[in-house]
Amino acid sequence: MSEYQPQETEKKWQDFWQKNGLFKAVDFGAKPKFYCLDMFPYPSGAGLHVGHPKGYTATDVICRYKRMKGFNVLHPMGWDAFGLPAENYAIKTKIHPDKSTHQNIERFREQIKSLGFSYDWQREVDTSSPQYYKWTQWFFLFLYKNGLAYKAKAPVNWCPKCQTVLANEQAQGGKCDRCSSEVAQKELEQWFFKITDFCEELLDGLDKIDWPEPIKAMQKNWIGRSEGYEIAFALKPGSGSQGFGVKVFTTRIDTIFGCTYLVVAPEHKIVSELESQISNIKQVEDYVEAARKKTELERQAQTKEKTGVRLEGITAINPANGKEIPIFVADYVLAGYGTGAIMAVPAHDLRDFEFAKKYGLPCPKVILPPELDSVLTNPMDAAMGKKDVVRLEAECWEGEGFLANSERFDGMKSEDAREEIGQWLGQKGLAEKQVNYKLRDWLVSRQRYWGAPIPVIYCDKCGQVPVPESDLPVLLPDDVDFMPSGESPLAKSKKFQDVKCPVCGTLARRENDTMDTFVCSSWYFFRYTDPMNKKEFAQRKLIDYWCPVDWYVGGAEHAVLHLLYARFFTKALFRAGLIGFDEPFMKLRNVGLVLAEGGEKMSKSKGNVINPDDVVKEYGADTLRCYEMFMGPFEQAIAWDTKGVKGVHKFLRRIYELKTKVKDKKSKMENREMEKLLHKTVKKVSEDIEQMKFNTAISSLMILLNAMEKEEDIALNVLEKFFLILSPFAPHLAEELWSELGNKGSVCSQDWPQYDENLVEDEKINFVVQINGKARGMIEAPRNSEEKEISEMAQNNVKISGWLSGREIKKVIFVKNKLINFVI
RNA sequence: GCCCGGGUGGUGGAAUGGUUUACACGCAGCACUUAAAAUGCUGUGAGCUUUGCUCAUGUGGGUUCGACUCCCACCCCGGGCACCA
Repeated sequence: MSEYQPQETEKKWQDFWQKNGLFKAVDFGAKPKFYCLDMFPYPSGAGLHVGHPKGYTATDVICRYKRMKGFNVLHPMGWDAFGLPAENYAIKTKIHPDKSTHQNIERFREQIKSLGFSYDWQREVDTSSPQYYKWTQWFFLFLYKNGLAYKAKAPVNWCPKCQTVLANEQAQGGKCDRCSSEVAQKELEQWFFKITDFCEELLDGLDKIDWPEPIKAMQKNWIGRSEGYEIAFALKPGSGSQGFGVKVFTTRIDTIFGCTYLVVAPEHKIVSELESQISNIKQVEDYVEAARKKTELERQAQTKEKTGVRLEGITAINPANGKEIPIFVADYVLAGYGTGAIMAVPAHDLRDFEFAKKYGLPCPKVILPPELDSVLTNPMDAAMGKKDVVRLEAECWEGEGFLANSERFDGMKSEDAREEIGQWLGQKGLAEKQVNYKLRDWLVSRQRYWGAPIPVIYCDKCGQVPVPESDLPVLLPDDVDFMPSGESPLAKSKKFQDVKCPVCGTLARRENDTMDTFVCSSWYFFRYTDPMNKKEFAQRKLIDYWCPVDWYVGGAEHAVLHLLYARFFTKALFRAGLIGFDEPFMKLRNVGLVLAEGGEKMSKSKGNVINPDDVVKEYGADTLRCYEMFMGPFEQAIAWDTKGVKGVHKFLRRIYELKTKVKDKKSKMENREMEKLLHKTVKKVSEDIEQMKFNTAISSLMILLNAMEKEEDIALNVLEKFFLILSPFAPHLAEELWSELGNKGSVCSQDWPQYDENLVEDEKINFVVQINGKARGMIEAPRNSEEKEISEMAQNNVKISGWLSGREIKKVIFVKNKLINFVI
């Protein structure tokens, strides 16, 4: 008897699949299409992490299953190859990023191939290749021509360590996404993509896609829609300030009678425009200057005490009650949101309340909490410290309620008052309904080398000129000094800079910045449908055939990055009429992290990294695949357990040894119990794959194996079907055993076994007998037995009758094919 | 502070209103062996007065004939957001 030695046979089957083109996606194939996508990896120098194969195995199981179910499957893989680490590595070692990246790709490809995934390798893409980034540049021009790419001077996030600007999404919490350095604010002229043109579509589209709710919530939150009013506060007439007003945005116009001052952001234009009216202008300018110097993090630190300076010499008029109110400049108000100015209602906004308390500003209450009555009449509630009471005591109530001190609106519900006051001020031309979003335009310029150059030329005569499509790609030069200087390394390449203006032909210069790597990954899923196309990023007909992606699997860390940007690109193409759908990924599932043995994150510095190569070498690819599917629920983070790997390996070895149990190659299924178990397992595995419940799919395979091992002789067709349903998880072993049974061809090309629903259901049921809801025994009876029969059998049972003796049965609950419960 | 997840044996987990702990790991005993490893078999939630009973799914209440599952309150762990007016 030969032993299970996967290392010797796995390569053979991988070559076999490759040679026979078994995983080739057929363009315009007649079978229903199924596009299943992994988030393509960044080919880092560290090589493949065991987390990668977890997601890749899951999609591979799904794809292999779908092929056997008769689908034309597109399952591609590629490389998200541009990015900072390669460039930083070049700075350190002087090895060109192109070289190190391609070495890394080679290694990744080899590692991934060793795991036997059913990718169509003819569709591999590499975002750093000119054939690919030509089309990344085409997308830039496409957006530019549609008014969705523009250059503008704006305050931007600057990472001092990476020496580049960053998108808001990449500077969350004021820290660089890449290196965690605190980002600074800089006023720079940069390229932006107008993602804010799609706020509504990006929000509404979430309702029609099958994505994890937390991811949807994060996108919703990031887009940050809020409905309110823009209100004009006039300044009190004085010399020079006529006609000047301050516009504020508020979601709580119902509280306007409680507005006792205005606050503007330090960047607000009022400071410069009314310079001559502000008597303490020096003090104000100092404050503004100090605020400008603070980092995002410092300004956003909520815990810090609020600061501000009053604009002496000017006041505003509250349009609701005509009262004169002061104006402050304070950095707790953000310039980039709404109008950069707010109406402060200290009694009903905690932030305003803190500020008012510090500067001794009046704090009149204009909303009474709905619980006020019960609080007043029920002192017990107050004593028990109900939340609302606490808020009342704190003199700041942010919730809804009934209006007070609001003239004719007194007693009105907050909700109604918003409508009424809005209309009232609206009629006077002082307020207007307004929807605001938190989402900002996507800053795509990077002052770095290893990315796709932005295809724009600056000409002294013609100004900003997009590179003509026929001149694409704008190639990255190779004569570049990588040492970061805050200016793009491309600026230092003479070869790159020498360019004539495409319009007038005079000497001009190129844009030096490259694009954010997230631009490359915003459209790669289109490229897979037509990866060799030299005329278009992909042929419309092929996109129509394959897209959108049916099932997408990857990490949750891209919630508001890649996943938002890719949706934006898709919507921009849709709006321009270039594609017929506006959501790229119909179904998304997140893969849970693979943690180190102790439950910590794997990291080089902790020395707890598991290398997939070592696992493959010791146990084989099938063991790694099955282990990662078996370790627990797919979307959950679970620690690596070497003992568990051994257990799974043992499972595969026992399967391998099953073949000795086929005594007669012609034997047909005779064992009724075995046949039933097989059908149950086929059903369970099929359903579990569809729901990504891989761990229980494998456990049901284990149950079937355990049962088969107890048999002396196993019928050939039982074994064959077992190998077929095993094949998505352990494809090499399944192929090996399939061929050893004398079959020609590949398991991959077989039909997925059907199951018979009649065989799945047991003929005999163990009915649970309960007394007062407690299980007291069990009786076996035929399926679909009636209550009367079961009740009699139960009462005749010695054990049960003991419990029932001398008691009156008050009620009987009978659940068909499940249980009977006597209430006594 | 707000919004999501989650809390079940020694461990990963299974069960989504009906026998809690499937499957696997670990552990214990036995077999094989000079021995060990490997392998196989058996056992394995806790407690007790052990043919059996009681208790146990973070805590406390509730709904129900019956609750890990549904409802209310709280505690703990993980993740996300965070001066967005």
